[in-house]
Amino acid sequence: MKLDKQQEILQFIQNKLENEGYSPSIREIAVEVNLKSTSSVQYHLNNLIEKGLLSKKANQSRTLISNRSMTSFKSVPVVGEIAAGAPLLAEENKIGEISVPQEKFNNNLFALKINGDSMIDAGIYHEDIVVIDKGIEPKNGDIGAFMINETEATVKFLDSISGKRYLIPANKNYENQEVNSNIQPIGKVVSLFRDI
Amino acid sequence: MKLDKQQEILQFIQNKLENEGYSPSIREIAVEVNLKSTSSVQYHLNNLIEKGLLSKKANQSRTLISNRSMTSFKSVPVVGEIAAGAPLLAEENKIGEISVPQEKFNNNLFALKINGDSMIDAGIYHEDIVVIDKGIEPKNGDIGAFMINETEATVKFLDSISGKRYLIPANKNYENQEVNSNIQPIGKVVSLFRDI
DNA sequence: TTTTTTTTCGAACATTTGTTCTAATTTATG
DNA sequence: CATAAATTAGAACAAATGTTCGAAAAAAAA
Repeated sequence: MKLDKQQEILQFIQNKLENEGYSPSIREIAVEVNLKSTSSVQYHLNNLIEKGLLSKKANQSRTLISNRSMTSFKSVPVVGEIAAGAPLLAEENKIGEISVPQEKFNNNLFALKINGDSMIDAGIYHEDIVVIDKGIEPKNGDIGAFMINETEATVKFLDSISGKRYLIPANKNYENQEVNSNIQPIGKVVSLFRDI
Repeated sequence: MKLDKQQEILQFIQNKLENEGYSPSIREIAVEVNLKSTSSVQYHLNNLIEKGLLSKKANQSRTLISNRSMTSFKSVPVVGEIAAGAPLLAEENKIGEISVPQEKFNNNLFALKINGDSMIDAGIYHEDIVVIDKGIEPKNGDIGAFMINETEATVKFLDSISGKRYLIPANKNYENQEVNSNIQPIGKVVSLFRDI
């Protein structure tokens, strides 16, 4: 069965973007999909653009962008042990990066590598990586990240018990910790990643 | 403090790639970093390429690729409910995609959305997404994905008990299930995603 | 300062590449 | 079949772009 020409072109562009990292030229497309004329390719490109499946800059080479997929992931830094004195997101604390879908991405995101099993009953394990949104202050019932004494980051439930606020681990072997001035909220935990 | 010229160029290329989705031209770089000659830019580009920080195709426009970051994530399909009769990875079963670091990527990867709480004691929750490597057959003690009666995919521990092999849930409310011809291994669970 | 190295400039050149227009060809439609 | 619409081709053009070479300028080293 002959594939639709536009589909074929779109597919080729997406593959090229994903595999090579840059857009094909019009003539490269022509060769790939067996069209002898660049204007035939233009014809289809214009259709694809009108359909909103593609975009490009006028008079600029290799600027085709498939509106689907592609740049749909952005990376956020992962921090581990907090180096004494260094700000949480300092380069020296950075141990890697993970990616999040672009729809969910914002500039307040970063990730933290979990150390210990104090949240194991919430399904958060040692060496899991949690993504934290600094733009969302954790509310009662939320899992949040908190800075303790400006030297240690921890992930806990936040909740009120008889009028006082506590950091609450999800593990009976650990104790609640009352929120005081040494404890600063960093943000809300929004997702989790684990290698098994 | 004046930023190193090469650093500045590399930074600009990475930004352009990340934000626009395509590489800048030599002349665009020249304007950005205040160099009057394209050959000055070439000079730095060659240095960056020798250092292995950049690559490009000869005689092709806008084919600069920053070897770090950027294309360092690839996406794998996520499947949810298995449509009756349809192969596991059929388009109709696909409910999305997630990204994995390129180093860990291979063509045997796909992801499965967890339905139910049968693995909750292993920290795998309802609606978590697990990444499965079809190229790795689950061994005793591993968490694997299995196809049951060719219509349902399930994630369980695999282990032997007194000579027989069982699919073992991580939840006391569920029963072990002896492996028979209706149960086919799909692959090993290698990582996990969760939205919180 | 003198010498060497690094960096920048300028200009010219060869290709690559996008664009446009008209006509031929194929495919769908009545 | 006749007509209209969609698709393809061809060619020519203009602009964007990478490349190269020699020399000037700036920075670093001696």
